[in-house]
Amino acid sequence: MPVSLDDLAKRDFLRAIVARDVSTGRYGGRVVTRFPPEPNGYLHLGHAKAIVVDFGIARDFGGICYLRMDDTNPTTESMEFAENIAADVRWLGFDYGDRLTFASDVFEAMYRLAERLIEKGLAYVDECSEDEIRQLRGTVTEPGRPGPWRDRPAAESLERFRQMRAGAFPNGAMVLRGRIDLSATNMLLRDPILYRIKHAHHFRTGDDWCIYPMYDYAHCLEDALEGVTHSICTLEFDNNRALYDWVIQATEVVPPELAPQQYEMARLEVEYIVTSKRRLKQLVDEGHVRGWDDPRMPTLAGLRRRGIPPQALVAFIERVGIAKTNSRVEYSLLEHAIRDHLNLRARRLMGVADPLRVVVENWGADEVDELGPVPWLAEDPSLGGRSLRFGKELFIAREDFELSPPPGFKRLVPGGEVRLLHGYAIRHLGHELDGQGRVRLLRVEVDRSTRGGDTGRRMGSIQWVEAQGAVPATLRLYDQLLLSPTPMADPSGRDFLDLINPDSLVEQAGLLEPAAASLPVGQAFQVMRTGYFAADPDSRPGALVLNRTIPLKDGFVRKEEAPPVDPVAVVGEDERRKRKKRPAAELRAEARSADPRLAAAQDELLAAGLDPAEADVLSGDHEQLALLRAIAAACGDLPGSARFLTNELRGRDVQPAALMDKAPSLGALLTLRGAGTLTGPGASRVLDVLLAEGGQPAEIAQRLGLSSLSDGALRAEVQAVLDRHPDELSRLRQGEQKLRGFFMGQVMKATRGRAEPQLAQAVLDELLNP
RNA sequence: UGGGCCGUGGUGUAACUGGCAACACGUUGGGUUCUGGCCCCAAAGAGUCUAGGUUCGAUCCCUAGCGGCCCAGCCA
Repeated sequence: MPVSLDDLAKRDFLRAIVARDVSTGRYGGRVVTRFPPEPNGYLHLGHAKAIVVDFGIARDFGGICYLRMDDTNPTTESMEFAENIAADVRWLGFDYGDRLTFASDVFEAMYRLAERLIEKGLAYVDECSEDEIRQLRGTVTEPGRPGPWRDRPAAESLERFRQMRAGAFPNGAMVLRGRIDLSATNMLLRDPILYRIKHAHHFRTGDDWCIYPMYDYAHCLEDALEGVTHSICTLEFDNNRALYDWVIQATEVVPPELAPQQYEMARLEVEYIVTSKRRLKQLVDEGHVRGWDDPRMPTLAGLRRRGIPPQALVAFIERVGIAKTNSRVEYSLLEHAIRDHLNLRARRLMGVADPLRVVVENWGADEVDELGPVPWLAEDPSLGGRSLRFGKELFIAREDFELSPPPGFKRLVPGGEVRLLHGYAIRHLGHELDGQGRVRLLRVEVDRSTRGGDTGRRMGSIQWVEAQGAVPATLRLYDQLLLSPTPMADPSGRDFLDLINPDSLVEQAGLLEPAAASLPVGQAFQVMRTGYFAADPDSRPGALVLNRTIPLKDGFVRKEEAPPVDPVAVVGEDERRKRKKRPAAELRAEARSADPRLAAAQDELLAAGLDPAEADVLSGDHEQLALLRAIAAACGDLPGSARFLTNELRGRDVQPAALMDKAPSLGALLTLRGAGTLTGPGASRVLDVLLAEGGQPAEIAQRLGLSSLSDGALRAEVQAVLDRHPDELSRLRQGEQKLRGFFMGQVMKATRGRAEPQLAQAVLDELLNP
């Protein structure tokens, strides 16, 4: 059964918007999104969120999503990048079908629209230098100034633009600019550059073009031309939205009702992870990692090589959610998603890192025991199993034997006993040390009655491999590449390169059970009690290389364990200059000092006994003041009107000027309320209707049936509410006082504005405490 | 010294039209166990950035303040 629009709308604010548009028939009910990477690098975890959101929303609403390469800057882009990106998207599990497109597909259309813009006088060719343009643009606090080319004739601009396209000028000689507003507070609207000259070879269009569109001009047109309806990007593009809308409207590329709409969401940031193309490139170029697909890299290629299943990434992203708050997710949530996915499906096998030789004293030198079959995954027998080989010489993990065990240690200790998983219980008889005092060999005896690991009593369990059939493997154990949860802004002030973990990759020799050699490649598996692993492409026959995707959670807490992270000194507190917004209060004060009539009004309101805050707000401009006077005139209650205006009307997002003709009705409403004819909530309902449709308050009240409830009727309603919620009632009687509000709410809802709150409260109290 | 966006447990996201501040991760304790994993049970942890206001009732509406992020590329 498909999920309803309502359910979809509850998932996040973007789906709420799309659901609303679908249900109101906007765009004819179509939903078209796009994931628009620039093919100049590798996709990373941050992109994964965009993919999940863009493709996910299209899928949920039965729409489509384009994979569109935003290839508007030929100097940095390549087909190789584009192909890798497409492969990464597919790997994540999203099917773009035949909807792989390129911005360069529509270069011609964009060019023609630019000519139209020039003809309409909305764009011009500016021959200022880059520096001059910067100078003339002004700053965030000073407006820009027009340059000498801004008002040149359209025909001249058009001719120049055509010459630009024809290759008549060198790079940087001139640009095409939109003519918008040089004094706009939004810097992007100060005559943005639309086209620049770039004599460069483009990986798709070759040398067809020597002018290329800028992002702000190109992106919205690509969207519009593809029929995109909802164009989702990250928060920092918020300022660009005005320009996005301007270009679409100015070029008339599509009729207004088909204009795509841009929405912004927070980008995904995760502790210990940097997602910045520049920084990642730096890590690769300077040799801090072994390449873009190094398993320590947050690139999709790296995560894939590490063995992280794409479904886990998707689950992680869905768990994080979508909002507009800049945030940083804990690394543990990512880890949880990975373990959660792998736990249900990864085959278990046995292997030991840093092997320690074990000789079974009471076992024949040539005696071999085939154990099993042991299921690959106890929870899923359909996966089948394999047999294990037991012999005189074994290996266990060095960490599973302790000469001086910490309290609570459940593995092998001198004289102690432990279970070899699916094998036998063994007892420590003795051990040999090497020159450095390190254990080099263990002597044990088996308890033959415990074959198959069935010991009949509880004891610690460890994994093991039999020496003859053991498969050697190189284990690559990974840890955080960067040591700070906020590598780009570490409190210590250190640069992220100084935060690189020297132990982010540790290689260990390991031994695996024989069946490991025949495991399908690319198969994620768990080495029991150790972690999840996946074979690395570096593997050769007979020389297995395994990446540890993630260790298992370790519930064992050693008592002597100290906090591992050194507390980094907090230095260099940013001497941050504080920028204050121009307060609205200041503007009102200014208005009053410039206009004596407003000042007089404020005095008048104060004299009438208004709250000073209200008097201030209401005397800031004439429109509001006029409305106040009109309402007060209609009902004869100035303070009441003031309160009503500040608290009811301002909350409903209406313009004072638009309300002037309704002032008499509003006054009448206040009168009804004052006389007790209408209850507070009833008045509120009338107000809603009044604002939406107009009309006379008394008539509306009558139509809505808002006559006040009689005492008896109210009592009956309250009793009915109590009867309807026996569970809550008993909880309340047991002392959950907050349920008073719940019952009050139910009563108010049931009476739909016909009950006076104080009265209802009194009745409720009475019935609750007889 | 302009404009825009955003402030809810340690973290991330919810909370219908103003009506029991919820879910997940994490943490702690316990249980179970042939993986110190998984699973099960329980607990602690925010009164919603602050201060006022409206209201029977405010995370939600109003006012003021505080804090964070983005914008002055011929990058996207």
